[in-house]
Amino acid sequence: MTASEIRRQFLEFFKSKGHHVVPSAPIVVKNDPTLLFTNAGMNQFKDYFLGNQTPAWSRVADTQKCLRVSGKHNDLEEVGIDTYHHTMFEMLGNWSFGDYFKEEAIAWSWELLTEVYKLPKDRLYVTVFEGDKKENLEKDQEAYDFWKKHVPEDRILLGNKKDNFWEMGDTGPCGPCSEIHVDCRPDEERKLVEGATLVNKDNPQVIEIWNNVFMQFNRLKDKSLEPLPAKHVDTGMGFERLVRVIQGKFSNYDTDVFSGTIGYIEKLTGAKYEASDSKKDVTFRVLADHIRAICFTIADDQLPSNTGAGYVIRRILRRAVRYYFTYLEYKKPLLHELVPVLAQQFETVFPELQKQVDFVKKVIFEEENNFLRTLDSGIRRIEDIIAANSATKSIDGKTAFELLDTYGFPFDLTNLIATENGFSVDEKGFEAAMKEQKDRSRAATELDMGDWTILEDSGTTFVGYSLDTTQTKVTKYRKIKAKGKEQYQLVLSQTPFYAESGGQVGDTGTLDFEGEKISVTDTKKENDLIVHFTDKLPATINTTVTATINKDKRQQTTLNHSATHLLHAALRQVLGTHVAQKGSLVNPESLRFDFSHFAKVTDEELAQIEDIVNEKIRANIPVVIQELPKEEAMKLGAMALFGEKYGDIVRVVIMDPNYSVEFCGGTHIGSTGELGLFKFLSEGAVAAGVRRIEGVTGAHALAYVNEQLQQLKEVKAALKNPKELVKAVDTLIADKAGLEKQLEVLEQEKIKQLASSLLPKAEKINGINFIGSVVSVNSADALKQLCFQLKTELTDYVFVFAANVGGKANVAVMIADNLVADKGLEAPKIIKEKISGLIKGGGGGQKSFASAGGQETDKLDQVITAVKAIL
RNA sequence: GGGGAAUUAGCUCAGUUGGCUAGAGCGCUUGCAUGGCAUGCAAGAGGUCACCGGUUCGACUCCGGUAUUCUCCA
Repeated sequence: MTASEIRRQFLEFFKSKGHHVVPSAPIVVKNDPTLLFTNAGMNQFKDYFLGNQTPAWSRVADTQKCLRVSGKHNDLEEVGIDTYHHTMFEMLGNWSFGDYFKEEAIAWSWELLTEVYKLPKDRLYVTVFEGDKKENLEKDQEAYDFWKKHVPEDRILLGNKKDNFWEMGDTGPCGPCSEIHVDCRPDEERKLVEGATLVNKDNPQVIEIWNNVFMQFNRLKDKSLEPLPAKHVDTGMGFERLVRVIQGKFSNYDTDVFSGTIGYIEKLTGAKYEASDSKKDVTFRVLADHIRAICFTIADDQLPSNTGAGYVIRRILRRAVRYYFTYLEYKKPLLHELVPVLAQQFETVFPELQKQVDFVKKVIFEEENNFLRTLDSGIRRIEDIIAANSATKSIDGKTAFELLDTYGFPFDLTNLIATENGFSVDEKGFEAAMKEQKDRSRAATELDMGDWTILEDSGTTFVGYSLDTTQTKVTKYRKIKAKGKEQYQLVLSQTPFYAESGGQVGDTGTLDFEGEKISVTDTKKENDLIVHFTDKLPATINTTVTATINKDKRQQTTLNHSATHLLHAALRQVLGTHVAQKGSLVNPESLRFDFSHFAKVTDEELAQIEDIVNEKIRANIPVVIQELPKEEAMKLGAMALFGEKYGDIVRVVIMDPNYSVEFCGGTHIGSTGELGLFKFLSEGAVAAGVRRIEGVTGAHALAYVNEQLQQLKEVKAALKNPKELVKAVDTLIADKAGLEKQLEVLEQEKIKQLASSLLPKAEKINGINFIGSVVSVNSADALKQLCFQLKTELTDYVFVFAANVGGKANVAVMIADNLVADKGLEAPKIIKEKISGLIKGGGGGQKSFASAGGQETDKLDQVITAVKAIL
């Protein structure tokens, strides 16, 4: 059975049991400060379990893209070493939201594994929660009894709280769980050691494949448990592992989930994968694993960057490069070549990759190149370090850390290169420096989040599409403290405040607590909660509140948001439909739009795009907003964003059904004419394959145009209103360059003349050709020029020239090289001993040429005589 | 968000305690050599040393700020 059949069978099986199959949520998480990536199948259903939202279907099944590389589940450095850790993996799951419970979940999981997938029953074991006295929890007898119907009792094992009781967090829904384990050992081994003794014992061949969580309790703040009114089922089965078991492979990497990629790497590099523990084979596994994580996160709109989620992607990518660079001896970009293979493999499951295959490839290629450059310069740097420390034959921890911290050169490579050169590296010192940096960062981002004070247990409704003010109540609030600044977060039962989302900034405004006005500085989303930020709390919070937004600011923002839609459509019309939104910022002043496109947008294209947008504004198209089932919206040709999670009912913003139809939760104007005017401010690149356009609309656009015109007017006036302005400026610039050149020539000429007039004044003193003079020049550099001019004319010379330059004394001294050598004359010495004191200044330079400067301009003659005296 | 670094010719980079007439390689222009090419030889053009301010007699160099980029950590 192929991997895709296994996946299909899972989904079809649960479909036949009345489940609605939903697509995977994006792997990159938005609007949740506690999570960067989806790390479990249940993430997208969290709000259902918490009761913040009601599900549209009570039975759901899916395969979810997950990534575990940060936070609690950090497996990154394990991946590739063994045969079963992954960064990105698929989690198959079936859910019941207050519908079926233990009996069905248990029966179906058994049916699927043994009848559909035909796993031998005598290799399966199940575990059931044994109870916990301290928590006052009973054994999960129900689950035990339901399992008894399918499995002999000696295969039902009891597990402790750690393995068999699942909790979402410190508080919230939780419950016992029941795992299914499979024993993959060969028969001879199974005869020797009973499989039951190896369950949950970290044996790589006796592994858990499916966890069924039965949510039946709610954990309260005081740590006590209360029964949930609606009981849920939450299951998760690691897809890669399941495939391995069904296909009877020794390792996940031997299945057809990975073999395509591995085969292609073999083809590209000429190396062979032999499934061993060698560094080379670890590399194959690292590459096959990491390319999936990299591709799917980029396809879900997360570009590699130096912060947050983007930094995690960058690290995964760099780990992959590090491996092929060192162990496959492959010194050029490799990962990007694998993208099409993967895109094709997942075309029907996760089509977002195939749809953006060129874009993802380009991003990865640039990123690889970048890091290969970093490695290159790091290697040069480490070679210098090795040369400089040949005496001690060691690299200290601080230096190794600096290589990583400042130049991005990985420690393991430093270690490797050092060892190759017979050097040692102070690993302890390195670790210490690393710890110091981590501590510093943690301290700087310390966020003290208080507990919510709950006044009223109700959801929150957004009424801001139609109202700017409303009567409401505070349902909960808390205090947060970041960087020593205290702030409060308030949640209202209904609110006109738009929370930052889809690029549109959050509203500001005021909350009027029966006379006491508190201003709202920002509004943000936390999952589906709308959180209002304030600097203080009212004296009495438990009153009626009049919530009013800053209408003016919202209006300006709304204009820019609608303009963004017009722009997006125009971009696709002019540049092509490969243009996809990669980021958007909409605030009262301007709009910023990032999109995938591979070349600079030319001035002609920009003009064309701007024309289209303005044409649509003048056409005064009415903006139609509809809430529709997602399928219907898709039929209208609505543009959805990659990496955005949509519910079953979506909000669609239409500006002429033939022009712009977009999924959007933002605020919009009534008709496009309200925008008045649209103007570009700038166009540029932000990352590989991503361009950024900034623009203004409405009154801001007009102000911008007026400002430009005003500047133009002033320039014209300054140039005495020429007929052809551009030509006049060009001429002006060319003239200036010519004049500067001429001036330089004249200066040279002047110095030459000065030099030739000074030449006859040369005096012979003790065999030395001495010229000393106070001259009139206008820069210190001219004195220098004078010396260099004269040195070609004489031998055995000593020159001293002094000048008053802008009220300051400047002196230059030049001595022929042979005099320096033979007579021990040194220019800086003369300056320090004879000159700087006189002119109240300092000076220095080379032995044969030095310069000095000082305050005293009327002692210049004395400078000359003083030098002359020592010859 | 916190830390470390970088910014010098079209490109890749040197520039050692403040004073070297700011350099190298590649590229470019011109000339010469070779039957042609690869190439070799010679000459030349090209720099507001990112920007702004400060210290100093004097700043590519030291200090502060801004911008951009790289990099590590969270």
